[in-house]
Amino acid sequence: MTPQAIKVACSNCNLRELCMPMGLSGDDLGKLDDLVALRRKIKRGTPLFSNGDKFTAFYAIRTGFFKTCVATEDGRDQVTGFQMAGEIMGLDGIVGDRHTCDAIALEDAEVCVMPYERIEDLSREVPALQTHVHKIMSREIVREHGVMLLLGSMRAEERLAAFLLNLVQRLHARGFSSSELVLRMTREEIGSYLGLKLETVSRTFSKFADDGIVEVKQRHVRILDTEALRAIVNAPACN
Amino acid sequence: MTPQAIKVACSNCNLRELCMPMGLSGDDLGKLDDLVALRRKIKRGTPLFSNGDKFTAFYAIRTGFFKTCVATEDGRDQVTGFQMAGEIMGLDGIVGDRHTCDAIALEDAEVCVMPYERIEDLSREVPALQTHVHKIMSREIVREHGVMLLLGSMRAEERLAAFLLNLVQRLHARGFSSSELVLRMTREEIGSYLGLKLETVSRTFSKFADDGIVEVKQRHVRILDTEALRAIVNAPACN
DNA sequence: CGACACCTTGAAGAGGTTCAAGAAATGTGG
DNA sequence: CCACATTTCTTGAACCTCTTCAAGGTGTCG
Repeated sequence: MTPQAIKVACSNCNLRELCMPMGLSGDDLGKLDDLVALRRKIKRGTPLFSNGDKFTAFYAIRTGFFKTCVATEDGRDQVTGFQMAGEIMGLDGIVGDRHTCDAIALEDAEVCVMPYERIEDLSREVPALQTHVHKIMSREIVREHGVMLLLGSMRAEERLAAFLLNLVQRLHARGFSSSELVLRMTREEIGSYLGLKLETVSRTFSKFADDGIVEVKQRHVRILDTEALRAIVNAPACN
Repeated sequence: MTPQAIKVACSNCNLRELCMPMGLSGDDLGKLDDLVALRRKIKRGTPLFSNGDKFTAFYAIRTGFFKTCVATEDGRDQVTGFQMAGEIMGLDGIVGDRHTCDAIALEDAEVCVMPYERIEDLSREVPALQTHVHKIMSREIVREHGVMLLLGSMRAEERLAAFLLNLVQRLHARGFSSSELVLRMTREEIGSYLGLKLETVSRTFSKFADDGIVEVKQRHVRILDTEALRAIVNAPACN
């Protein structure tokens, strides 16, 4: 758990187009180099932060893959999202000064630690950063609206199709294939995120495979017919 | 649609303990008085803003009651929240410069219009406001986590119980009864929010009434046994 | 190589939906 | 102020999707 004391500059990070410095340039980008206090490595299966932890910083993912989840006292558990390189975690902690969810690495990962105080200070100096921080939080709110739509009004096939399309789209934006992906999470975690049981997720994968829409070998998924997936998402009652 | 050109001060608003100025005092509170550009009245059933509208401002509810909802091209619809006095709407619009949901008044309402540019400018001057804006957005993210938990892992009775408890708790914080309330929304809107059909909402109300937990007369609800509702929310598999 | 975690598939069951009809409330116009 | 239209709410019955329970298969890691 000893944090790596490596300090690095956002200005020459290859994720800057996706991450915190997005939209900044020149001078402003230089000012941002103080934002990242350090980097931290997280082993697969371990938490970056947990429910109840004191909130101190935002975390930008450099490498690896995370899930965030909330839990109730009575043991219920809900995955609220999956995060990949360039995405920001920890926004939940501001309001109550403590984190209200767990962020768990699904593979060995490395994050940039951006102390919240520095973000506030720098935001006042750099209006573009101020706006960007607001956009990051607004984007998270809009993303969650989408999840609520999914959980509140879609059936199992629609949910899984939407999930796959969202994943490949984000992976594609990071230079990966838009038709092939390796799932970093279990069927149970997918199910928790989608409000389904793991058996239903498995069955729905099998159905998609039978229909020739995807090839599934455990966690390796190849999308054969993206349009079919889109049609499933956009075809509600009428089927 | 002509906005009312009445200008008023946050510093002597009776909602300041719930709303934007929360936590500010003295000088800072005075600076905030420029934040509200004007007030606007919204007739019942009409939108404050709609999906696709240009984003220009946050809105603080002075009086009345709203729902926010997102929709898909194929006509699916999801209520993402119900908002009451002191709560802030419009956060979804920052990221894409346009609103991505509809905010519709469920009764005649009045809102304070706080132009986003002024919020940004003032936030740089008043660190307490900067923090507060972040907290408002963070609170919305945490709230949505709770809704995801509800939609993803609760059964109908648990959802409705959680919904009622949340509503009375918020009403109570505004000086209303913690056992009696008037629903401002239809069964269908409740159902959309909770991921249920309106018939299920109605049936579940009836069941609660049969069990002596609530009295329901149309939109008038009296909670007879708050503890029973809490028990329903916190009793998952084991029943 | 063996233990463990993860995934798949089947069969039965439950919770929620759908379809339908009627009752109650609300709003409108004469 | 009343009659009528419309919206909203309730309840029943059949159906369907997803869950639950169970067993076996596959992959992975020490």
